[in-house]
Amino acid sequence: MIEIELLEKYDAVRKCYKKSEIIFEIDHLATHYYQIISGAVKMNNYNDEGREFIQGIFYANQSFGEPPLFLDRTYPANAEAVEDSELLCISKNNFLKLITENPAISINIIEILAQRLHYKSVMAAEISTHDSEHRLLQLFDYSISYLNFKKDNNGYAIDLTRQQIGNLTGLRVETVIRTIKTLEKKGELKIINRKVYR
Amino acid sequence: MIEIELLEKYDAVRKCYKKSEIIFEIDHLATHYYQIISGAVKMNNYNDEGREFIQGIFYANQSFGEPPLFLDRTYPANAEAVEDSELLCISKNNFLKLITENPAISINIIEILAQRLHYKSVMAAEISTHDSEHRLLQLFDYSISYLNFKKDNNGYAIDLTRQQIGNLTGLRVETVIRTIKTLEKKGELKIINRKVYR
DNA sequence: ACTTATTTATGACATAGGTCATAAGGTCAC
DNA sequence: GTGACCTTATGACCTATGTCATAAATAAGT
Repeated sequence: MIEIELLEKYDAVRKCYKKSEIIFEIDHLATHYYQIISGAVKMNNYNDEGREFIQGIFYANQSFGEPPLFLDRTYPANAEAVEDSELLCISKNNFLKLITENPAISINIIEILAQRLHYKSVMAAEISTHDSEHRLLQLFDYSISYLNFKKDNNGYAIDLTRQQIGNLTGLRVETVIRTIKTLEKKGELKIINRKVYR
Repeated sequence: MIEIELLEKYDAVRKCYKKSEIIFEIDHLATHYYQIISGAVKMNNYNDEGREFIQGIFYANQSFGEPPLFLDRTYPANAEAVEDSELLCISKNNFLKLITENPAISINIIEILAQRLHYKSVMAAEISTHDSEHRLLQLFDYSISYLNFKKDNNGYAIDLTRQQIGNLTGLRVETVIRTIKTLEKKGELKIINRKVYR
């Protein structure tokens, strides 16, 4: 996260997106740096049959879609608001200017990319070599450790729909529903009022 | 890649690793920055049954395992030499010093991480939503575009064993062998003397 | 309030890819 | 040079997960 005041010094603009609205599309060139003020954004891919894969979900104070700003490549995925969201947008040129003029910020960016890479490494190994139960638990525990998932008296609330869980782990909804039930029977998590707690 | 002279100014040390030798292990803290002078290194994970997943293979002039240097986290995977290799190693402290004293280098690091993130995004979507034929072609085409795979008169040589291909895509060797044969029949690639060309 | 869409749920059945067994050609170590 | 191991290969069979159909509970939109 970059300080809002600093971004605004480089002409950042606030922009609102309705739920389901597309922020940018796969294979397009990157034109802006985006940081979330409020709401949530997912980055995703669709295969030829329309099956979705969610690369990640981002929340307030997080940025997303930076890598192509530094490469001569297009976006590897789409970005879409999962709730009504307010974003700070800053043009590629201004963003690169900001970084070169504020070297400390680049360490910041490195940390953000390093974190994201860490998540991708963990999930890649998970998706390729583990069964559905292991995959779900890993996703839940990772989300609890590194995202802003809240703890209440039932445990940590996994604030994701079954469909989203499936699309984050490469499983179908039905499999997620069945696996969650099995995990509940095994005592690995709780289902209260259809919500998952860990 | 960071200039060797610059690394040596910060007390980088040359170190040789035999094929199959471990460079660092999963869950350990990061102590050094590593850059390959010659040879090749893979980063991998094993599941409980010993199945391997290869996060990536790195060649001369590439670095690997940087993210945990910037985070308070351990390595998400192991690093192992796939051939006899010579590496340049520089301690975490010296490396961080190098970066802060040479702001231009941090842009360099950002680009490296951005590239790696791009690969992971593409492969993650591939592994979770596409069938084996699609996965293999994607891996081959990505490797050709972004790695140093050489073209000869048969086409681009895919310099990976069937086992490595499987461990990079989350498929078993037998499946890889069968899929490659199918792809050959479909004219998507050539098998000459057991080697794959695209 | 009423319609429409989303989310959770469950059962029956299908299949891509995994598993296991076996083998032959290559490569490496000593 | 020979034994051990790795790589490619193929067949028979199995199973975790996907697919399809159906439905009720909940949420969202007008």
